[in-house]
Amino acid sequence: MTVSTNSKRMTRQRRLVLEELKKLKNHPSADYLFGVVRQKMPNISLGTVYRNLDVLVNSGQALKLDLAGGQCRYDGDMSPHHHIRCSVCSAIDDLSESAVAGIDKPRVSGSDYVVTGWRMEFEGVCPRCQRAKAENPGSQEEASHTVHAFPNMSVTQPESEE
Amino acid sequence: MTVSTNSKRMTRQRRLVLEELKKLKNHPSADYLFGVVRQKMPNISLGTVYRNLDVLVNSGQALKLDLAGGQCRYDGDMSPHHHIRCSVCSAIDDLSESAVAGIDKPRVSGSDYVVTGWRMEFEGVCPRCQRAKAENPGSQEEASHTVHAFPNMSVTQPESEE
DNA sequence: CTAGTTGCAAATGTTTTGCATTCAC
DNA sequence: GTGAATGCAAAACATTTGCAACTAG
Repeated sequence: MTVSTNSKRMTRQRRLVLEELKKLKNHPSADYLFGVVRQKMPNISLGTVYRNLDVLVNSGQALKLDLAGGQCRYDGDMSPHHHIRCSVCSAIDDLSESAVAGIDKPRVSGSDYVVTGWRMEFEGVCPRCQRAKAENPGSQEEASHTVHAFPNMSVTQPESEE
Repeated sequence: MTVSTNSKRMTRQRRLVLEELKKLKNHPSADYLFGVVRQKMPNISLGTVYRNLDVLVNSGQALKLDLAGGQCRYDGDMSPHHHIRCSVCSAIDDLSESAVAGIDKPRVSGSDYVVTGWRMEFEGVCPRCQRAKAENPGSQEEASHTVHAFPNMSVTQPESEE
């Protein structure tokens, strides 16, 4: 389970994984990133990518986004921001903190847990999939049922803000 | 993929899965629930439990909690509340809405996504694991690095009970 | 009857791990 | 030189699915 000492060697593989992750802005999965780094280092293995991502995350240089949808995604951008996931194509995009109203630093009281953190994620339909749906209304929706729905937010509101 | 017609039969298996889930208060995984229902119906299969949980979720009778930690958990309690997950033992407990300050209905503006929902989860250490750690400080922490940490929230507010 | 459902097992997809070899320090 | 890191492939998991047999309505 994860490395914990701090005697880390900077191998070529590790440097490459780190560099490419920082470059990518699409919150890649380990597998996607594997595909990218493989172009520059064809012999690197998927296990190595996973191991190095783990090192990155545990040393505070990247974020592991354990969002809905099975696969974990990674983010090289450590500045505070939220994420929104397209329920159709699983794209993940950033949501600046100022774009979200109604969320302060949550504070928990009256629990016998020692609260150490929280995680939040938004779900929606990205512009590409909105367009695709408009042109091809037959394709079935995903409506994951694992989120709090916005009750009266009709799924037909291109961008006007409420 | 999931079922989509509405001609559902109430089989013995389905009824049992539903009943037992409603009874359990510990947000069981499919596998755990499988173990429970198997005591009353030894021949039921895990696939059937998954399929019926899916039916339950899609018909609005249960919640699928796709939280951190790989395994999905299910909740038969549909009343609005938050969840907190123990980072040590993965227990999931309820957090009443009134226990959480700082969270309104979040509202998103300035995104080109059509926002349909959000998901939120707290992380902490449950009372049992707090006690275990106090007695055995050697055991390693999990500190999942996949959440927003509470910066200056000291790990000290036992409130003990249970 | 008959279409939805089940049990079983095999398949899937993601992530982890064991191990001999290699390499960074 | 030595322990950390790699490549590879197998293992470990959670979940899904194909299919023949079964059953609720």
